[in-house]
Amino acid sequence: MSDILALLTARGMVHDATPGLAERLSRGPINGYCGFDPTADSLHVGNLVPVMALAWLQRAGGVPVALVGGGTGLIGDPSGKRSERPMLSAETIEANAAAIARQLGQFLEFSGPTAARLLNNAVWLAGVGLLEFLRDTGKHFTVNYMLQKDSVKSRMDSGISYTEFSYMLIQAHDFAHLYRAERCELQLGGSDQWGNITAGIELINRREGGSAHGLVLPLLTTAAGAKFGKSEDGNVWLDPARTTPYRFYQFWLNADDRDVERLLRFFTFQPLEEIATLMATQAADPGQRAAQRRLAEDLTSRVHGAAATGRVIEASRILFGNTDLGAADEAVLEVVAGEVTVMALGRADLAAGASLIDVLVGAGLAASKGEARRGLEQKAFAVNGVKVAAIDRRLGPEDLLGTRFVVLQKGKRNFAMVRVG
RNA sequence: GGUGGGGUGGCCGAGUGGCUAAUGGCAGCAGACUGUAAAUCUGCCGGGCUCUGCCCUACGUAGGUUCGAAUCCUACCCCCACCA
Repeated sequence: MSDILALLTARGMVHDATPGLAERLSRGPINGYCGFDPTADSLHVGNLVPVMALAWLQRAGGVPVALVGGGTGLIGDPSGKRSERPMLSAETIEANAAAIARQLGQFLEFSGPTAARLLNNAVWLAGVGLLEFLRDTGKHFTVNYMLQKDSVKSRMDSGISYTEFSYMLIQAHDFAHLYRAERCELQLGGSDQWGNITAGIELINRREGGSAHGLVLPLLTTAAGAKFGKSEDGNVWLDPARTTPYRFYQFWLNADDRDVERLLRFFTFQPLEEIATLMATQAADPGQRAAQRRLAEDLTSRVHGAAATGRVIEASRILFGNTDLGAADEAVLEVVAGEVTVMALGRADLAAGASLIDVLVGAGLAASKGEARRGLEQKAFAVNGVKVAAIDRRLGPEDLLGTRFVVLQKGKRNFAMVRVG
């Protein structure tokens, strides 16, 4: 079995690692941890890189520890942030941590000999007294050392509070704690975590007399130069209440050709040879987007399950295939309705003639009436697949497909439905 | 505490009394082309309406001067630099 460093390197997932790591891995699997910020009640696809790294670590024979920052979330990590962060209440963080834990279970194995561990640093941080902390942890760092860190340096002009300045010490304290309590010798993180990770290694070295290692993952950006993981509606979340399975699937399906191979290596467990084969198919006929389909299906089924994925693929096929919506039967429309935003409309309201502008806003395809109006002027909207030319278009019973649905579309790939009754 | 600089739309950043819902860039949306891709070109991009126009809201906060203020005055809040 290859070691974690070799595995991740082969997949292009290593941005940097501490020098001693390779040597340490030659002596056997390693336990490692990665911290997750509890600032939201769900992970988003950007968080998936370290999650996958932990999953690989487990496959390489180590125990993965997912650390939810219930304690550190109260402080706020300055890394990669240009301004001071709002502080969250303890209750919010606790609820968020619980939600994130459930999602991690889709990627990590929580049973068996290398069962994943899920810990919340609030458990041990809450009990640490200020004097104790300053004496046992603070004593091992000079301010000079701390000021050298990019996370601090980059904030010297815009300002950084003492609270955030202290953050790296808390994270170092966490690492030292896990080193002792869980025999965690490795910390994984995004490349912006390098400073915090090395501070932890430093502390373990000085206080525990031990040796620990760090590995940081690259920051993902798209070929188009944008931050990875954003869609038109902001972050792409794992929580179906925030990002529907349909949108989740569509996000991956719409991946840029130039990014898709990298995304397969990062976000799926597919062997590199299979990815190479897939990419050859892709190159032969890019229009089929075999690679994107595979990527989208793989991720969607892991996160939302096989049943949901099947429905989403079916809905996508109906909406983007050459299916004549007018000929589609009610059962098919029901499938689509399960995946896109549906606006309920009374039958009497429809009979009276509903303003399309109001319906578009109600169905979420336009943020405001003005936006709906402008979109109509630009021929951006379609009803049942037919572009709307009239700005004052109204919906009536004659627009129904079957007995109760109207399909609304903005642009090529944004769909919503009206359900009557 | 002192001195100086600064707080403008999702972000960056112009604008120093009317021509400013506010130049420009980024991000976003749409149209054309295509493959539900990229690149490119074009249009849109605070909200509402009875929409070639009208009405709200907006330039840190609260007042004031003025026919008229993002632009001037006062107080307050916040940020930065240097000094103490």
